[in-house]
Amino acid sequence: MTLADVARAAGVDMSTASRVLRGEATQRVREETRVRILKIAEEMQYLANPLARGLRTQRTDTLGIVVPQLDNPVFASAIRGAELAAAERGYSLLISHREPGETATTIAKISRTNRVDGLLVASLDDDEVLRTDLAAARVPFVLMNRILPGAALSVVLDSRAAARKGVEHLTALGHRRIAHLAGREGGFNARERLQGYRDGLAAAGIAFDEKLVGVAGYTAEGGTTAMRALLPQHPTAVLAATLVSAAGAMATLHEAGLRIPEDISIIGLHDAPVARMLYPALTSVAMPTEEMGRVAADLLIRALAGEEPEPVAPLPPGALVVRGSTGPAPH
Amino acid sequence: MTLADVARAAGVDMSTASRVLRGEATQRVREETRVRILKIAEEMQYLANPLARGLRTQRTDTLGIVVPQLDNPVFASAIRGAELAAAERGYSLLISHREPGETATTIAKISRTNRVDGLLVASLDDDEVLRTDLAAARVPFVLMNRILPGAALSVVLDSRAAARKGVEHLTALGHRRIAHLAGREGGFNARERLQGYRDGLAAAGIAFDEKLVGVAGYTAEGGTTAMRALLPQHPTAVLAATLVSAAGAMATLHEAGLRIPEDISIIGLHDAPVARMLYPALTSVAMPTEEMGRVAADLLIRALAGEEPEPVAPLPPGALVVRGSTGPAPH
DNA sequence: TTGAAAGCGCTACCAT
DNA sequence: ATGGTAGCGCTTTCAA
Repeated sequence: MTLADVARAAGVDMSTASRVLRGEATQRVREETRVRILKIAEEMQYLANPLARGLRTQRTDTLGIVVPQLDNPVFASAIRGAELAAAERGYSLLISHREPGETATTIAKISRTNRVDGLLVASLDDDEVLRTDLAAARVPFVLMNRILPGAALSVVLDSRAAARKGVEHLTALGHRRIAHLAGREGGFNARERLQGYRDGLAAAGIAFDEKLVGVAGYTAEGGTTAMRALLPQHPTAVLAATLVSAAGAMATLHEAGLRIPEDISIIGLHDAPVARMLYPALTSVAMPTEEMGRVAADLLIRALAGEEPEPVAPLPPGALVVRGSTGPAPH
Repeated sequence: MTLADVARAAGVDMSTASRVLRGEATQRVREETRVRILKIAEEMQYLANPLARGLRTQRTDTLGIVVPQLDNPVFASAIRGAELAAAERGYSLLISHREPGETATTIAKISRTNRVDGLLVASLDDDEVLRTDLAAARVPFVLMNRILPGAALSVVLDSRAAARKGVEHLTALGHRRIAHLAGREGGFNARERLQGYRDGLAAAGIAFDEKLVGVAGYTAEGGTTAMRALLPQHPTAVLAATLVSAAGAMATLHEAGLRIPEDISIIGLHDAPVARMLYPALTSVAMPTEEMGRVAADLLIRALAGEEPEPVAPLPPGALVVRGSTGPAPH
């Protein structure tokens, strides 16, 4: 099933068939011929060979997306969004899932072999590492969920606003001693969330107390440990930077015999099915992660089309999803 | 950077350069020439254009993997395994994440456009639907985590043995009234697990009581609802078909004021990070999902190389990971 | 409005 | 041991 077959069956030249089937803008083709070719191609179930087409056009109509982990709901849903946006514009998505550290190799390989027209990249690596990795890219790229100073297009979530929103929920419930389980020190998102936490406190006229901030990173274990260290400060509420660290912290609270939310409330950033699986179900601030993937893909495709960059503003947080883990402050 | 450039720089013909760079078996090339070409290619950072190569060879050295969901830890780790195995054999992996229902279209598109040499497919659809979908495939394929009667190569986990292993843990702890939260009715894995549950009971001389079996499907909500319906039977232990339904069931137990594991024990099949995030941490039977991906990719690659099928036996369950959710039977 | 033909970069067959 | 060359299936420029 090649273009030549279709052309022959339709009694026209390959070039004519090609023009029609590509839906070329300037359709210098008689309507009758056009219809006939289309009909025959349909009947023969013709599908163009993307290799041949790509070889000729030097494009693949494929976007690459490289993520550090697949089972992370944030990336899973970003991929989903990117896939949808890409499909709408006629692009496919090549997903590349790589361990941190292999990113450079992956980017180099995927971009230097004409497999993709552009790259969507999410990375947990440090700025410098990421910068080096990206230097290997031979195609345009868009960063997801992080900013790399002085470089590239990127699409980020407004973590600061999200953290503030979480704190506001707690202060509205009367909480004053609110702890914060922060993310990785030095990380872009961690910094943003910490700032949002402070914003939220300030808005309620509560002084910032660094003894109420612990570094939990992005693991359950980190949350458990950091929460344990925070317990002596007797917070009545906790804002965790992620769902996972919130879950880890809840284990500590349970162990300590504290009742949630009667004795202590806890809220996480990012909403996902797992929030409902915890006990009690976790109140959380939803984040538009799928939208992030969608916007990133869109941005990249526009860049590929030669349009100008035009940076995108941080995506505002989604809804506050109130579940069982937050309640009025004690007393 | 094309092969012609390398050949020119090395002062040889393209065909010679091609032979050397492909590491052709019959290296009818003088050692000196070989080394020179290799060195120059290295210096020039030559990488073959996979489109051109694929167009010529009618192969892409790419495997497609189609999964119904990305954020499911089972599929995420199967993908990981497949990716590793594929990479070892020089294949890339094209991940295609599709909603149920779109599977047929995806398979058709991906396989009929010479994008992939073969397909790894995981599906939650019914047998008939899946059969229809696969009929659209124009390339060899291997099924993951399910069997389609009368068709194809597949790699499955030994769910039956896993369920039995779980029950044995419970009976060893003295439990006699063990409930089972089953998967989707009519599903292959659900059937296997139910059978394993019965095997385990039989091994301990406990009579099967269908009133102790509830259908929870594969969602937390299903687990919650099914567990609620089972409570009047006063089980002292529960075997859940999945991690997710176990989590859902735990919410019901907490609500009912039952203490885990003092009043009731619960165990899930499949181990994943989320098991540690629950409270108490969930005892579970690990399943070799990454291995499944690895074996499936291997099988497919061997099939592509023209080797004979040779079906693979179900992969035995991994370790029993004892955490806080199981304990001795009451009294 | 349609056709002819070159050529994308590579492999593999056939010569030498 | 090495070179020449056809051709994979398509797009695109140029000619008719």
